Amino acid sequence: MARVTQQHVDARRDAILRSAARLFARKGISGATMQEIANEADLSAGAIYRYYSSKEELLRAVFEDATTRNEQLFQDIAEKATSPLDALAQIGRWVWVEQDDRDDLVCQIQMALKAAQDPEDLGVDLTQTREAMRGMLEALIRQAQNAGEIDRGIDARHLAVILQTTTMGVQMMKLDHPTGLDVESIFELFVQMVGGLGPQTGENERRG
Amino acid sequence: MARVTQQHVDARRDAILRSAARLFARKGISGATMQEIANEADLSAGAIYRYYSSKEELLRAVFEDATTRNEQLFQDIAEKATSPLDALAQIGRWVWVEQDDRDDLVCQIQMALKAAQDPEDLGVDLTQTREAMRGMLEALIRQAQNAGEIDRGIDARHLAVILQTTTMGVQMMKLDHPTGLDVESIFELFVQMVGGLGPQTGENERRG
Amino acid sequence: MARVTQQHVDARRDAILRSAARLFARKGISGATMQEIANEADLSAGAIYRYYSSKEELLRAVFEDATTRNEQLFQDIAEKATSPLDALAQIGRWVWVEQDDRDDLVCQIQMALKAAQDPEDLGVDLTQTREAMRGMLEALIRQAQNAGEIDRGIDARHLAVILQTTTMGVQMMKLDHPTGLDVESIFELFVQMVGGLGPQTGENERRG
Amino acid sequence: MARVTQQHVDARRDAILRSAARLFARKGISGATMQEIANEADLSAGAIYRYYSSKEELLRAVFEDATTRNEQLFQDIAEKATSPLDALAQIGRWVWVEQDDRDDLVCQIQMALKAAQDPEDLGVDLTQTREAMRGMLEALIRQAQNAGEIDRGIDARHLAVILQTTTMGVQMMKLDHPTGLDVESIFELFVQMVGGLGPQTGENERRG
DNA sequence: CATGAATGAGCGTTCATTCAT
DNA sequence: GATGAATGAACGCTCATTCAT
Repeated sequence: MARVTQQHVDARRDAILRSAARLFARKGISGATMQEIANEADLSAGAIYRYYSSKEELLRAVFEDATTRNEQLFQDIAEKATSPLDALAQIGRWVWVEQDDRDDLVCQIQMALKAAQDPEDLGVDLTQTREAMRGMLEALIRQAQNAGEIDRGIDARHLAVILQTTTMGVQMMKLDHPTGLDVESIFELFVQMVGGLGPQTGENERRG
Repeated sequence: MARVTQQHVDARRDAILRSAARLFARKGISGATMQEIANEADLSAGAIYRYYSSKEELLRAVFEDATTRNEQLFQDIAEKATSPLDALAQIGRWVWVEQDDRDDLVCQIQMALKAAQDPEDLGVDLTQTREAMRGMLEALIRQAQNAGEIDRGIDARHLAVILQTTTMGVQMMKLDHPTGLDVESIFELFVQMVGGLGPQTGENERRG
Repeated sequence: MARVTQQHVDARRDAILRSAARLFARKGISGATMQEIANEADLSAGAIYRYYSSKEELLRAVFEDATTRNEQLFQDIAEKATSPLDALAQIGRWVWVEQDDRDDLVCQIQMALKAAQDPEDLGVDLTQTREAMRGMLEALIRQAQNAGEIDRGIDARHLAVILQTTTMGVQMMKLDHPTGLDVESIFELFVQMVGGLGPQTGENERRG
Repeated sequence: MARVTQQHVDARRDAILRSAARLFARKGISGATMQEIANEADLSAGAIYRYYSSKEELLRAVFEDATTRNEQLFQDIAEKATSPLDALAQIGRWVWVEQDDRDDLVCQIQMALKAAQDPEDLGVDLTQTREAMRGMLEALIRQAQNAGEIDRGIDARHLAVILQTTTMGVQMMKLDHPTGLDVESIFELFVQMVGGLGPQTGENERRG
């Protein structure tokens, strides 16, 4: 019975978390009321407090969840990719082209903003979170360099920052252009830009 | 305190505007109270309403001011540049390297977020504002193409979107790395990426 | 305090309504604060909003309640009366002599004033409400005429207006004379005035 | 120079008074702001305080002015009338038919309400004011009785109360029927009602 | 004297949080 | 364990009143 209960508890927690994420995204963090969050999770307002001790903690949980899911997603992509460069390309494609969950988009940006505003109030460390993702990108880049897919002369860390920066920029861009731009073509151009850093066709490249 | 000069009135308006921008950036839009804004501008809370009829209008003013100053800045840079490509480079440099007014940064992101949430409530049209900046970048790119500084095969509009996306991404990145990264070097790498799109007049270009 | 019976909820609503009516009457509509209304109803100010969404709506409810109770009262009197003229006499007696709920009195006048100032803001249609009462009086007068109790030469509608006008006048008069005048005798004189309009079947009527 | 100044002061006081009366009528006593009153009197908000020490005092002045003008009006009518009954008839005609200054109407009712609510806060005594008017009506009635125009058997005081009550009722009625009713005919009917109390045509009347 | 910018108290209203049921 | 009525602290905003100019 204990297990069933735990399942229920987990399901509840998850329902609340999702409801909160959705409402934070749509109405803003302080614009979303506990009442609304509860309603959308089919609970009473007071019941939330059995699962999260405060709105702040709920916010933290949403943040952590968003971060975790994002990292997980990228790792999954990386694992299934046929090569480091393919992994990077697929991540890029997902960010530029496939990702279209607007609530998720907005939520990520809000979390980043909030984390930047209350660096310590919120228990989460934005710097560390980002560093983790940057590290992952950097590792992929290095592997691609070792595999001869990217010019070894490039500073892997710097390129990782650029890719991460672009990732965040795309999120912001999509804020008001869910469908207005030819993202596919733009992404291809971006690939071309990164590709321009690839190993130069010709033996002379290898010298660099 | 009657018969105050227009200059004093303008100074007050400006002080309130700046105080508001600062607090919106630091505490968030709904986190910043009129009382705090007033305190920081050395006024009573009620006095603000002589200059701005509501918090909403104050917010609009802050946003408009940020937008205007940003556009002005880019135009100034473009005018002083020695060539279209130089203009793009200087804008890039400002975005990546020089811009370090954190409040301004946060404010811009918040503006985008708010505008995305209440598309019409806020008087500011995010889409239009961004389109304006995109148009400016696109024009510069075309000029650079005509001047033979960028490959004519590149779609100017697509590249403009990428540059703008990067701009926004850099803003987000700087949210938690005011000084933590070697932005200078990263920027140079980015320039190199864009430069890779330069005029392809033969293989020797690549090497140069 | 959940799982409260509907009766409790209704009782609360009613307590708030009464408290509001009392305070609107005593301090005026804008003079009465939600805090005071809440105090008198043994609630916190914020709790009122669970029952009435705004002060305005509370006001509307008070007005509607007053109107309804008034109409009901007159209909009850009319139904129990032994004749149309008796009904009119009893209504008159109630208005002139029996009615002494000062808060109710003030409330009615305030309602009229408010409705006159914000013709459409308030949901109550004063004109219509009054027309209803006028119509009822007019009907009674016609019945009395048909029964030979009032001269058929009299315009029923005009007399109805006079009676209604008197009703409102009595309300105003009582504003500062709860007990100062010999209302009973005055009322009898008024009855005599109306009686003077009785059926003129010959000079002997006058003497009777 | 002193006289000119005094004239100015009086003119200002009067302008403020009228502006206040108008705005109290249109927006209610607490709905009218000192700023608006000042604007309508072509003054600055602060300047009012040179003439009236507070909003409350201004209100008192408006009340007194309304009362005085009303009494004056009735006295003027009485003086010009050809007989006591004519005076009563003319007053009645003015009240029922001629008076159509809505702001004045509303203002009178508001003052009565306010005076009834804050019997002592407001320096004015509603009871006394009304007693004065009642006394005037009573005197006219007695004179009419002495002149044989009204039956001597009628209690003059009681009739005075009825007439005054009607006066107030007409004010209230006109609140939402500025032009909707055939007031002329209604008034004639009312005259007929009062006339029914007149000396009975026939020698037998005199006996009563 | 008049001005009108400034104050400060207080209003209606909202909402995270608590707790009797 | 869940409910939802209640609280209380704040918020945005208004306005009578003051007073430096």
